[in-house]
Amino acid sequence: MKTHIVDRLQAHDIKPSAQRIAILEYLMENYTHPTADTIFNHLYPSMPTLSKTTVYNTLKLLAQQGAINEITIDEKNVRYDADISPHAHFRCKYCGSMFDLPIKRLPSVVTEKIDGFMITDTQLYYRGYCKKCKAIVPWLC
Amino acid sequence: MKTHIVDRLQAHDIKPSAQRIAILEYLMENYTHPTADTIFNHLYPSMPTLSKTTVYNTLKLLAQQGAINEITIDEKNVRYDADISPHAHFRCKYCGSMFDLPIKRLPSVVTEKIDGFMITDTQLYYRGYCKKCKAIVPWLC
DNA sequence: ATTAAAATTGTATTTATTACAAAGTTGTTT
DNA sequence: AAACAACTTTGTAATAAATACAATTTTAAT
Repeated sequence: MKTHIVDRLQAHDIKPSAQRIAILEYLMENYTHPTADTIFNHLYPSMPTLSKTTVYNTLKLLAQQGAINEITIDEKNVRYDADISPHAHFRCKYCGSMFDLPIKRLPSVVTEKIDGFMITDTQLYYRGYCKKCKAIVPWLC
Repeated sequence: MKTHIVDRLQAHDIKPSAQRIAILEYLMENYTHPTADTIFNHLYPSMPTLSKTTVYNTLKLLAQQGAINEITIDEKNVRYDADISPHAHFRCKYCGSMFDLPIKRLPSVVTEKIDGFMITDTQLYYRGYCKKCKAIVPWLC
């Protein structure tokens, strides 16, 4: 039943290992944009030999190979997203909650400036205040 | 001659002080997306009482008030940009160089999802390999 | 079974950023 | 001009994310 996870790893030239499968599986089942620390804390109980370094290494590898996305909308720590289809992110500056936002199409670059460049990753971030926080703290507006 | 800097501070409800003026002035004269540390190191020689905490505090205040933008394309540290007009950023994953990219128009959100939200900041990031690095390290492609 | 290569682990370190209390500055009121 | 409150800056200490690295374990190949 974990074949789709193994498949995804192999499709991105990553050899499957118990740790890599567990980490990617967590990301594919929890689209919550977790941090490395959060992932470690969730996996540790069922995988007590897991090391935080492995989590960091694996996430970096997965992102490098394009199997997952690095989200840097939160200036405190990097977050990870197994949804690599084009979409934007919103983050509330008051409560910190994050949402995926559908986008009609990926914004196109004015190509002259980056002719000959290779774009591997496009990220669209919206920051502001969510409905709830806007209501709670009206002085923000 | 520094009236435009003072004006910009006041336009964003920030009381001008020697430190605030120096920091915003540096950002308005150096569109290099510097880090807090870089700004501190450049200003320190001519302002030896300056403290790094002040640089951090001031940059946070300036960003909060919308006088400058926080750029989080570099997962290592936050960078700052006094150009608050709509534009995108590119960062080379090999050499770390950053470029501004003009955009035709700010990408529009699918509004249903964020109805009642307040968007204060939109950031569009492109990551990849610049022309130079693509040539030097062809195995990247 | 032996060995080489690759992956994981744990600890120690680095480094960006924040917390906080003390000191300094500014502007205002008498 | 002295007193005072409000605001700003400073320096040090603390926090916390991420990395370096050497040792150990696992995997794959001969």
